[in-house]
Amino acid sequence: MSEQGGFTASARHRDIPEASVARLPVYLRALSGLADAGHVTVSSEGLATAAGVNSAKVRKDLSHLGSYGTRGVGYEVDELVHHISNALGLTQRWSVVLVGVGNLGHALAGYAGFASRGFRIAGLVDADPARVGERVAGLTVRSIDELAEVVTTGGVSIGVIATPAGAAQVVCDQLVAAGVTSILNFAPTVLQVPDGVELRKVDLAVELQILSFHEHRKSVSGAVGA
Amino acid sequence: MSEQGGFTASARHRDIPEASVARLPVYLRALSGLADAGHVTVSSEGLATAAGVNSAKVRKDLSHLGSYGTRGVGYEVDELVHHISNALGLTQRWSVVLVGVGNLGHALAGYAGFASRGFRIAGLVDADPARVGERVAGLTVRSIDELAEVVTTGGVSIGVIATPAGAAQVVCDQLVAAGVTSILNFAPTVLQVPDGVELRKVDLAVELQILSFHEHRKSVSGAVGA
DNA sequence: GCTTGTGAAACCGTTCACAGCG
DNA sequence: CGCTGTGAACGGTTTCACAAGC
Repeated sequence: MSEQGGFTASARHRDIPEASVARLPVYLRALSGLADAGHVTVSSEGLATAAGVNSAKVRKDLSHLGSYGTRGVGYEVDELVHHISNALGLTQRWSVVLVGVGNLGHALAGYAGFASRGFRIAGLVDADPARVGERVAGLTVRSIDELAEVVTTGGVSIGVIATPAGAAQVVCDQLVAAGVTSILNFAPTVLQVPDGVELRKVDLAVELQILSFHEHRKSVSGAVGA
Repeated sequence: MSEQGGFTASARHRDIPEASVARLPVYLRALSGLADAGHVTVSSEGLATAAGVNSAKVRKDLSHLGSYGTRGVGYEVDELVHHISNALGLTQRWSVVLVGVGNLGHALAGYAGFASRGFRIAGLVDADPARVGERVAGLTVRSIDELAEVVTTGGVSIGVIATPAGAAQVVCDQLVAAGVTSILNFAPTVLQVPDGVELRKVDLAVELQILSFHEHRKSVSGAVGA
């Protein structure tokens, strides 16, 4: 396939800036809403409003996927959904293992958007022997000792950690050792991963503390002036 | 005191860049760990490692709070915790109302870090009459109709939305109308808020789709070269 | 000598504004 | 004429590199 041949379309993926990538899922959701409301096409302005951003951002973001708009008209909703899904790799079904089936783990396992967006829960595992065997969201909880097996036989590439903080790093290491290359961490702790493993985190306490900062700032400046 | 006296310390708050603010809670957590491990002082390098960032970032971030380090030595752990807590407004106890007591709401209500970090759940409310009256995490679930009262009498400034997507915007509007000025949204939908209301969101589907992008990218480029 | 605190440089992301095109 | 796609300007963030100071 010569030096640059054979991946005209795929090659684009490499150049989408991280900030744009983070917004594409939001556009996807906004587009679902627009499609349900019967819209066939949408302008950057319309999509921007639905997604809670501004239209320049939408156009810049979409330009990274290619030129799929029509000047004077806008974007075709269905087509755009297709191109964004492509860019995000949502045309294939990714398998996920969820570690930690406590309160939060239960909630995550039961989350409908999991399956509806093309993610398959390949397994639920927990370190607590009392929980092993329990049925959650149609699956049987397995022992943490079987983690590697679940990952291998389930073709798992994404791990979700919903354990207590103290167990998270060990679990993380086990996931990486088993071959998982993307991890979503809900445990309130900082995790270390080797290069090449994508790590994202969701942290209630951090979010609340950021909001606290803004409340505090308002109350300080509000007490004086404007 | 003197020319601009009265808020020598507090005035700093206004100038902390958003990116720094988002990292301060992470430093706080890392510092707890270091304190538990018996460290009295820590260098920017040590804190950086514990927090998963680099040391230049730590120094820049901390410099926004003031000059609390000792050259040649580092920062005193306790003192730093104190200054960061101050900057984040964690010296006062913020009251939170949690709307939506489904699977996720249960998990959030039960989250220990809620209380331990100085946040008080002033009330749990739900729209489902079947859930009203239920005891969750030591609190009685109240009707959504009582939201405004909970906010007012509880001195609530932060609202957490854990409802289904369809209900989130209505709940959000009610929170804002009741006087809440910071909102943390767990519902998988884009919310609109007026200026002056701080909105943050946590979205499992978005996080998974971002990870999907990176997995996809790896599998595409991995198939060809390096 | 070792580490902070910080200007300066490099980088990235956002916004502007308009040429290009349906 | 309206809206996309995009260079160019701008602002914020990260990184560099070193002078200042314990």
